[in-house]
Amino acid sequence: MVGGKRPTISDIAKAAGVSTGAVSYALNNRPGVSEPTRRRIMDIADRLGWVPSSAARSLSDGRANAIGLVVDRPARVIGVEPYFMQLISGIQGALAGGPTSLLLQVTDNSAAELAAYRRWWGERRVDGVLLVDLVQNDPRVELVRELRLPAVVLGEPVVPDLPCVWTDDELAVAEVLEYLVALGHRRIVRVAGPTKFVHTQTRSRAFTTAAARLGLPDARVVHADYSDEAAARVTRRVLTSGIAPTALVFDNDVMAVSALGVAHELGLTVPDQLSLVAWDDSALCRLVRPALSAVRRPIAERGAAAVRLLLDVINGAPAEQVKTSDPELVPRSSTSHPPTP
Amino acid sequence: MVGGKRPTISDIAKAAGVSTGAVSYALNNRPGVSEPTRRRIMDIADRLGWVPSSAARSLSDGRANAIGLVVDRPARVIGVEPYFMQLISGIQGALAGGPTSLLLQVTDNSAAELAAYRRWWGERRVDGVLLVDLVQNDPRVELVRELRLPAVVLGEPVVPDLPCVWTDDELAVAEVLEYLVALGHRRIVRVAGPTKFVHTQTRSRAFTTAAARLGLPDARVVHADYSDEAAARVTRRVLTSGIAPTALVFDNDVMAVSALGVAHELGLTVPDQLSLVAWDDSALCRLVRPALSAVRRPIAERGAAAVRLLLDVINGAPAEQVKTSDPELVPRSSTSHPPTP
DNA sequence: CATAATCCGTTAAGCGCTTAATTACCCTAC
DNA sequence: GTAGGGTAATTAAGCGCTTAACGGATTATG
Repeated sequence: MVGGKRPTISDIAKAAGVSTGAVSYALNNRPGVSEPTRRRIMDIADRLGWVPSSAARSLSDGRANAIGLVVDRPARVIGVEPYFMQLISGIQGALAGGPTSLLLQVTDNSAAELAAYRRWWGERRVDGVLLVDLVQNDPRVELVRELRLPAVVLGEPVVPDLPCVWTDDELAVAEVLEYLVALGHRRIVRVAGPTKFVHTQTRSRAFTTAAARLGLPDARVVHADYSDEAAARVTRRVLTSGIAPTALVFDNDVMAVSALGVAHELGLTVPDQLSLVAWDDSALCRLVRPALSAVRRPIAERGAAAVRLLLDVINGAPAEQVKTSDPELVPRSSTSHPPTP
Repeated sequence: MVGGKRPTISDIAKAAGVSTGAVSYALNNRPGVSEPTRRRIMDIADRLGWVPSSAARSLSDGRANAIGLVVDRPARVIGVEPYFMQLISGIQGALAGGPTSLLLQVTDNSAAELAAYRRWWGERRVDGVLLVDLVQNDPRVELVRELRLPAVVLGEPVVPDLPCVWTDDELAVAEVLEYLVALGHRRIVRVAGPTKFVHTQTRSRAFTTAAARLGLPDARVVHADYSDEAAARVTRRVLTSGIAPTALVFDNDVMAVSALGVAHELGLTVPDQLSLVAWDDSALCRLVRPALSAVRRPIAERGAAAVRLLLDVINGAPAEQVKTSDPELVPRSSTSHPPTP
């Protein structure tokens, strides 16, 4: 176990006085060696501190024992948003103990993302990939299909034959709206992420539908890009032009926090004069004053479920579409009755 | 390029009517093939969409073309703190374009971290690793030395022969204290991270030294664990027992934000009655009201520099100790004169 | 003109592991 | 006594690539 020299199966074979084939069978728990021999080999193996060379194994069985994740968001956004770190935590949880590792890439343009998948595939570096932030007609879908690269989408089932892990956001959207309406709000605006994302569209559709059902003609959707700057700009505009809404629902936590600042700047007290709801609960929401009411989604659970599904798919399982537990609204101090005019 | 079948050098060799050896030489830009042949081979190679199999290459040249990073912080902390995502951004920046990938592992205990390094080494999965959050007598130092695993420390040079990338925190600590003293503060408390971390000790030492130099007998250090909960608890205690300080300096952004909440809860206005300084500037600091004065450190730059250094070390370069650009104090609205009693 | 040096290319071994095919041996059955 | 059937091992091929060693052809050297 001392520096530099890593034992190989032939070292073990030599020490045990058997062939390397026997060692391989023994170490992989397959028939072909007697129980005593197997024990002896395994003892020697871990006395020597043997660990299989992933390269050799990959080369021979075609498995990389790694999965890939590419996150394509500009650096300035990715830093603040706790979402990805939570996701990664969940992923790691499901990976822990197993032989599979996570390859991570952060890019800031979608071409680089495609290139990354293509390269990983070509290099046989990954057995499969996770796809986040699907957009309309996402080129990645075609790519993984063309490459026959096992992939799991983190998001709602848009492509019939692609496995995915999704959360029922529509439900949560409706719940939030009903909650706000119950508090007395009638003018509600949703500050969404970029239109291109499938999940943005899903939520916006659900928002519009629920608003119609609840009879809210003034409900509408405006767009920002998840960053605090854009959110501030949009919020400022929404609150100062025309008939201001009494409640805002955001597509992430950062934008909601940013809006809190804007409200303060405009002299509006939250929640007395303006109610705010964040999407994706995080410590961020708890930290600010007033603490933000938020929709908590099982992010880590999603990551873990996606990994499990991906590993299954890699092993030939059919393309399931897994639903996580439902999001829940966590009311805090940023929501209340609208001001009585 | 269509599904499933990846071309190998022998496909190229066949198409070009040469041996695989020639193809290898051509593709690797080494002497041994004529210029026309090289061109022909390369043309065929990228017409076929050839990408080298990392497993095969690793097996034959012993290079994994990957570096590893293990982050050992509890999930609840890692989510909020933008630090790691920024670090990862920097790392990816330096890796982009090259053949090297990043293997990431998130654990919540140091034994698992050691095991991860050991496994990666055994599997020959990484050519080197990045070490963050060094502690006193860190077992990882001994481990990488024992394994002869190339490693770069992200932090100040504690071990003479270990390459590292560090930022002059002592300078920043002094600058912050001088700034606060210039504003008129005399009673200043530093809310630090866990004592075990080397960087905590460095900053605390610098704090004590600078405080002595500036003649501040009441300056002291208390500890929390980077989480908002612990920070809230500690801050509450500091502000309510004995002679309360007029300024607090925190070891990360999350704790400072948390303290903002506590101040609010205690009816203390920031910055009029209490000044706060965060360590590690982030969008978080800009987002809250009042916006937090913070020490901005070049985190992404650190990550990038560490990667470059690590790649050099892997290629046999000597163990340099690289210093990044200096941190800078970004004054915002959370610092002001102390209240006049 | 023989000999050496140079260039371009092939051959083959080897990296560490898996696995189908094969051999060797012991038991039981007829 | 031999055929049949396990079981426990070995052998060897192969995964895709690199690279030292080698060989033939062309060109320079004395």
